[in-house]
Amino acid sequence: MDELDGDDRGADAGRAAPPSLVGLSTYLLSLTGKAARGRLAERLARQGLRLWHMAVLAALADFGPHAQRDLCARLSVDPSDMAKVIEQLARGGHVERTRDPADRRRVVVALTAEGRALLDRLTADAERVQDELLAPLDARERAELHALLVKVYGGIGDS
Amino acid sequence: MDELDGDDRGADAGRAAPPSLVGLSTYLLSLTGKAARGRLAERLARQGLRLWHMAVLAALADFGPHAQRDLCARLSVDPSDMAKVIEQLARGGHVERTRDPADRRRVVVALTAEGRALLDRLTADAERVQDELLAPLDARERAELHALLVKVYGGIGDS
DNA sequence: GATATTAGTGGGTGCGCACCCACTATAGGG
DNA sequence: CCCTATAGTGGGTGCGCACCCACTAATATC
Repeated sequence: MDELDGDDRGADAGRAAPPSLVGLSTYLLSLTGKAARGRLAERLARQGLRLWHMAVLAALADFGPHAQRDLCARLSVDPSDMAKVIEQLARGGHVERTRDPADRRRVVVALTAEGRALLDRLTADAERVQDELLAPLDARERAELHALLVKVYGGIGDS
Repeated sequence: MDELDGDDRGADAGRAAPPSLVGLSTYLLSLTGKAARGRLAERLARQGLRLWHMAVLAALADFGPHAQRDLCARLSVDPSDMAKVIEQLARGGHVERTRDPADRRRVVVALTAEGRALLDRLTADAERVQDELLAPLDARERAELHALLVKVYGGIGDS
């Protein structure tokens, strides 16, 4: 408790992160996640987009046209926010909005060819971020990490 | 394009996340990280704290007293923001600020006994979050995940 | 001793995200 | 027909985070 080693400490102590944090998976997950999110968001921002735009495009690509309300449910987004995302994608010609003739309250959102092309570009971006971020890992480790993340992700919803 | 299967789609299609996103480690990392961060932040918030408070406590616990400026460097925080974090921790009696007699511009920040106790509590919180979040993984998988995250984390700084 | 430099502080800004409310249009039930 | 519920929209709010600037106090330089 008294400082027997007081002198040589201050010099370079500088860079290392606190081990008691690095020992916590929670913390590492939070940090690496933040890095992933940040880098991806940055690339999206270059095209005036945010993560939700990509998520919406992906949902449409994977599951086909959605009523806007269903998109909200699927992605757990506030309807109001979803409206803004869709609006922007529509302005860019990446999705098409049509009134559902069966229930004219509903707006059916569908991916356009341009939208799909955009999604492909964004996916490529995400893969580049991945290469960057997972550079310290070899292919097998990346696969392992991915598998583990899928498991964790699967458990997230059911709290 | 025509809806041969139109009827059974709308019904439940609801919940699943877009596979083309789940296929991206970047995305999973971002999501799980967000979950980790969110849950941890929520627990910290109950005590009026944020992640930086915990990081500062941990840094002090691991490396001993710091000049405020060195804390900033270590944790990559803006000095101005650090001042606020320290101020709050000091008000709570979790750190002690003393002027460095050698250079009276510097403020040396040291952990108090209460601070260490607080850190212990926060760490326990983090571990609880971890148990919650990593519930789908067994012990071996958790260890693997942790090791992979450490690797990834190690590569983050050097862009 | 005047001047530049550094440590800490207070205040303010902009962004992203999540959330909420009010409003319109359509649909359905009595 | 009236009344309630639902889909989408526009606008606004609060929070956290990161960043930046102006200011004071204490050094260091000449």
